[in-house]
Amino acid sequence: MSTKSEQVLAAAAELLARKPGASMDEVARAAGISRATLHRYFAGRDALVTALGALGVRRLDECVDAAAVGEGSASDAVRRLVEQVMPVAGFLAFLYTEHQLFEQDRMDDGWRRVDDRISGLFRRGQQEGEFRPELPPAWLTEALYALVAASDWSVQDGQMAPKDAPTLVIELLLGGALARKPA
Amino acid sequence: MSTKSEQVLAAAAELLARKPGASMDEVARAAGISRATLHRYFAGRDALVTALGALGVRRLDECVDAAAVGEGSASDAVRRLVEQVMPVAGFLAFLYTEHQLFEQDRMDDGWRRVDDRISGLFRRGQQEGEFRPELPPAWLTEALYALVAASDWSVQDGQMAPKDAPTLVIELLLGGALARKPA
DNA sequence: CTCACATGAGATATGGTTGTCTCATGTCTA
DNA sequence: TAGACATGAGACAACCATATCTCATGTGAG
Repeated sequence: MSTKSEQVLAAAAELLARKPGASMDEVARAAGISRATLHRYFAGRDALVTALGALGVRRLDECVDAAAVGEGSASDAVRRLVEQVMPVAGFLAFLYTEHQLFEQDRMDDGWRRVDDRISGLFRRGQQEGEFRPELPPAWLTEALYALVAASDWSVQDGQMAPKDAPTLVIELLLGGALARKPA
Repeated sequence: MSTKSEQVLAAAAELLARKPGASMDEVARAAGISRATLHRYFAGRDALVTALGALGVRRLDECVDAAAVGEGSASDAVRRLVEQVMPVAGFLAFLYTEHQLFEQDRMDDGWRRVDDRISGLFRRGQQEGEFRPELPPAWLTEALYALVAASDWSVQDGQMAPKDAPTLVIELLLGGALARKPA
């Protein structure tokens, strides 16, 4: 019945992506179960958040897999990665801020792994001469997270059309604001 | 004695920039006053946050002033703006996440004003042919906030040298990850 | 000096969330 | 049918932060 707890987790992720401050009760309702049952699955809020973090790592890892970041040009790989990540942007944004709020280093293992994979993509782009070498891969990775989260907030604010979000993130991240010089 | 309440507000901003979840008691201590006195200045946490929001608008507005965004090339103006904004990045990041958490529209007036000023800068850059026209100014403004906040978090994580932060934000925002094609 | 006023420290009450428990109900299987 | 098991609903205490109040202290102005 591990499937059930994953369903609960998914529902929690979906809710918290929209309402980061939701209570355990709200999470339970959103998952279609009672608070008691939720507590049987996850000992407390900490346990829930930790499990959500692990889920986030898994989701993101799947995105990196699906994007096949090792294939083709690095810029195309980044494009594919962002496209893959957008559907989970809200959830990622939740974990992103949660990570800032609590400065502990738990579950660093998983995140470091994903971070390394994405950083590796940017590093490859630099080695192949496609990306600028003066921007650290770790910073580009952070920027990717930040822009994805920001675009999701813009979408939720109604200031950005959902269908435009991937392109706007990609174009800014890869190309920046400056027009390409004709030189 | 409005100066005093501003000092308290500044101290609160400084603390919350580093510790977003700080309690009223911690804020009071950080400001060098007691909880009771803090409560005399600001009726409650909501009032404090609201006042902090107003302070943030003021600070950011001063940054836009100091950057003289109307003068020189738009890209140089963006550079100056980011340089100006970096010292208050932590405070801005706090308000940035706070703004996501509570979805109300209070004090929108002030923010809209600042947003418009910054958006105007990007729009000018587009009209002068320096910036790419396909990225909405509002999105570039959001991205600026997001990248500034992200860089501050990286600095606090010890993953980025404080002195590098402005350059990394500027270079990514303006130039993106892609190397300039020699074509 | 004395009064007015601001402050600090502490006590208290309140609200909201959490963690834990019990009990009744539903469901599935032998 | 009987038993095992999971769940829902609710009660309950505990905790945390907040909000409010009182009282003693200190300081500055008159």
